[in-house]
Amino acid sequence: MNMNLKHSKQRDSLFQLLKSVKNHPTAEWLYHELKKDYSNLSLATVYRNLNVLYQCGEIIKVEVGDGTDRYDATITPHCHFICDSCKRVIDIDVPSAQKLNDEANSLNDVIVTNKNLVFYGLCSECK
Amino acid sequence: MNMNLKHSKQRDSLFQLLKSVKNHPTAEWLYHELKKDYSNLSLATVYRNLNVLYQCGEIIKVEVGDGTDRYDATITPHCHFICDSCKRVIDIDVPSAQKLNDEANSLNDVIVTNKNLVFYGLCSECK
DNA sequence: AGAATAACGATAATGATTATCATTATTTAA
DNA sequence: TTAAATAATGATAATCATTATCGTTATTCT
Repeated sequence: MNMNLKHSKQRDSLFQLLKSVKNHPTAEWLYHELKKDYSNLSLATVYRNLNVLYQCGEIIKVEVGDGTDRYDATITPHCHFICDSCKRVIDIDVPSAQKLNDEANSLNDVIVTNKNLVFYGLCSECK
Repeated sequence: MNMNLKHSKQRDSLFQLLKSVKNHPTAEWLYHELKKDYSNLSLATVYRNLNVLYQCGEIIKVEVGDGTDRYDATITPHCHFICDSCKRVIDIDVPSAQKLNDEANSLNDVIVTNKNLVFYGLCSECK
């Protein structure tokens, strides 16, 4: 893939914003936030730049199961928890999840390079 | 939810078909297979019945990350592996994944009832 | 058998995301 | 420093998987 990028305020601000929040937002949410500073921002620009950042490995996508993608600037391996009630997405701590790739590799005839681990249930406020 | 179901050949055949295959198919794939027996089958019927079976807990949905949902009649807890190259979805064996819910529960202020664990990499044929 | 209603097929609608395209901003190099 | 090259933008149309609608058909219940 050709990574011949130019700078853009929109992309920088998008990345900054995503790094500053902890709530795994949708493209739409990011769009409305950024719209405050860039009144003529286009939703297409948000999607475009999210994909650019994703392909650069700067951010990850989180599938929630409701049809929308969530985005996350925390790229160190971690798991997510989705509340069945309020649909909030939070990071949770599950240390032994680190070892799963090795185990999956040694017990199956595949090469595992990555994983996605999502838990479901009730968050502290909904339980 | 009101589970006042009536029998239908289409739904029975769909469920039979899904139980008979190991390749986590899309709605579209199931539709084309069933079309061989029900020449005037509608795609809407496939989606409708997949949702009915899903809500009855007879099947599960698997998110692959390519925008399409996959369906699986194996409802006992198990993990999936998605090949980055050929996109095939296969079941893999990762025993210690069983313990993750308990660990997630004890280390975080949430109630975990479910999880979804997907690995990515190269399958035996693509590696 | 007849009423009640779930399921059907056909197809329009939805909604998130992507593609297109003319214009603008950033970078490069003379 | 300016002009050419081209990446990024905003606006909007297109895509594509899935869901909703609606008139008709099949199943179930009495």
